[in-house]
Amino acid sequence: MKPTIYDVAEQAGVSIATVSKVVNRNGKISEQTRERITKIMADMGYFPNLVASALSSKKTYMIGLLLPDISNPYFAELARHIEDRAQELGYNIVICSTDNRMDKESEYLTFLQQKGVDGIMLSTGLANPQSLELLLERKLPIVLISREVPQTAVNTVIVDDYMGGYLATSHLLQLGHRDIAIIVESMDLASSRGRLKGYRSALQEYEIPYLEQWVTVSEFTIASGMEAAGRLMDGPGRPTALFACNDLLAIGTIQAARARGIAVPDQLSVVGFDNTFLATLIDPSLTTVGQPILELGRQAVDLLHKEMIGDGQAKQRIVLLPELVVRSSTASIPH
Amino acid sequence: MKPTIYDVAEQAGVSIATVSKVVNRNGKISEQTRERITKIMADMGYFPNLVASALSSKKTYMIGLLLPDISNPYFAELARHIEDRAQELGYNIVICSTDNRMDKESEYLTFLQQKGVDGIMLSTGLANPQSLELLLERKLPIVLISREVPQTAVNTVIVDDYMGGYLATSHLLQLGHRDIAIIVESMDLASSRGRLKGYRSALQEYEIPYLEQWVTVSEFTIASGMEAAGRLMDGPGRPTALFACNDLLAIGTIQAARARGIAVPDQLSVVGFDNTFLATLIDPSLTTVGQPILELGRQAVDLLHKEMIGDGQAKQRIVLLPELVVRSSTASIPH
DNA sequence: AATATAGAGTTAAGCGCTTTCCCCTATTCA
DNA sequence: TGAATAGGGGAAAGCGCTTAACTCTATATT
Repeated sequence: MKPTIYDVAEQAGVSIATVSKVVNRNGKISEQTRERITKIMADMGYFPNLVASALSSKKTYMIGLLLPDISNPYFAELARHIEDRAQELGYNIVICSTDNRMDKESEYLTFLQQKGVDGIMLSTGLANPQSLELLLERKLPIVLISREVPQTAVNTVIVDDYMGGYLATSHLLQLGHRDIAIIVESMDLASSRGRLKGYRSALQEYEIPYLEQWVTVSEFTIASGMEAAGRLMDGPGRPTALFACNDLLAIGTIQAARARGIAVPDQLSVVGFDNTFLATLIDPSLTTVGQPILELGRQAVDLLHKEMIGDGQAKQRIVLLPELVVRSSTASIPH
Repeated sequence: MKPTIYDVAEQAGVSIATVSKVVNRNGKISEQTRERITKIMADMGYFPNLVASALSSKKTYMIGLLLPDISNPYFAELARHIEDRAQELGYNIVICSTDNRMDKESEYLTFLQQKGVDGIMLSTGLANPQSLELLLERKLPIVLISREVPQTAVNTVIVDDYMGGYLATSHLLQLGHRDIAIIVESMDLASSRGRLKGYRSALQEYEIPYLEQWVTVSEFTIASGMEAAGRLMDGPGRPTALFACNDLLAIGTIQAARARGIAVPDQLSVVGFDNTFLATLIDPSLTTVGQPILELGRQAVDLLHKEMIGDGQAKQRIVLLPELVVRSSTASIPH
């Protein structure tokens, strides 16, 4: 049977309190006994039972990570960085793919709370403000990452979507494009609205009118990006450039263009968003707005950590700045 | 404060044992009290504390998932299917990216055991037989998925690598290729050895000699695939076809070819392995050996589940069969 | 009529830790 | 010399649940 703290205590001829203090390096223990007990623990192959420890200390050292879909490369990368940083701080990650569905989201949230996770990291688009409020009431540490929920006082780490949209569109404008379409993920997402706003701002700066007909809403997949881009291309007055609000959609766009014999970037410039590894994989390689995914993950974990250990200053919103990464999917408009 | 089982019991005027039985739907409780208590629980917003429950029942309803890297699309997809099935059965997944490093692997394994996970799913290449033995000794349910560890009596769900290698190579041979190179992931992996064996078998069947010079070992990334493929192409006597042991390597190969002005598939046919979504994304779309990833995930979870609930028959090894998916990266050799 | 049995609950002993007091001894200080 | 104090360790009360064993009725069995 696995040895418990009692076995160790007995073996060492001390109380379990003493052993506990050795394990947790707190309380006053002489150097000798500490070493003696440490050795005994090693000999017996003793490891503290973290479930029991969690029950009395209220700390499970687990973080719940809710995101739309772990098999989406953007979120997979993000998850990886979150996992790495969490591991450094001694936490494990429980993944929860919600598919942006409210029912899954609440189901997972209930579960996670029951399991006593120390904190929750939420990257799930349509985060239900109601369930969010509930969590906040329960004082459960939360950090929103990559997707924010406006009008809610909760720690948040995001990238400046407005600026991203602006950068992408300005780049196209500078290349001489005037007929620029945009595909957004979903108007329910604050991030989409921000990117769209950046798009409009850039247009305005160049005194180009904003046309509803060039704004398309799509799902999160390559296939639906293809379909949405197809609609734009087959419509009247084809755009010469297209800004897709994530790399998946941009890739769908390139594929749609290819299917129609429209050359990228010669006949159509395409800009993506996220700068996942897919961007360098597609041909032509994708010009895209780069998110500092690593930073995003690390900072979010650090913020959550602070809240979890009760180093809770005021809530904050950290906004990281995106960067345009120019590759081969954009070109100046032929005169 | 969050209500506990005591609060509910008091409110209902019964003992906590009764409440516990209502929660767990076991024991003998009259329909009336059951309903009454259920209502009280709902009114109070009571949810059982699963940490406490875990301490006494020894069940955490958590599964540890060890894999090389969650940001690798193959493993991300696999993880997603595992997560989905686990969720259906009431389990959560703790992800652990090991980078195929033994130190990370053991660190995570220790952690997971301390946290009392009910089972472990291992998809981590070089699984250290020693730590594996240790887990088996402790009677911790384990399932190996996608990567097997030979000579160890442990439940395993894999795909038939030998057959996959054979299918890929035969396809190329049928297209008339005779100079066929292969890039494997790492000779430490049983899967690599299996695929290589299939490659040899197919060659033998066509009475083509097996040449060491056409076997290259690479890492798991696109970049290293590019580099490995480059070595092959720049060497003397360029192959007319190449079998890459995963899609990432195949994509690296296509990029390496592109960089050298070698046309795929006209001057070089390329076959991948895994059939991740990347295969349809690259241009030309990739002919690849398709793994039934969904089935792999589901079966592995089901097998683990059986072991966890003690429905433990003999250990088994489930081998799923791969399927060749022909796309545009292969063509018959020009006469 | 006496006994067995099934039904509905209760009691209480854990599960393996953490943590707050508390105690004892040895040293230090005035 | 007596009191204060610091150091090292222990006792015991939880943490919130599960579960074996038990009690008490009410009904069925022979």
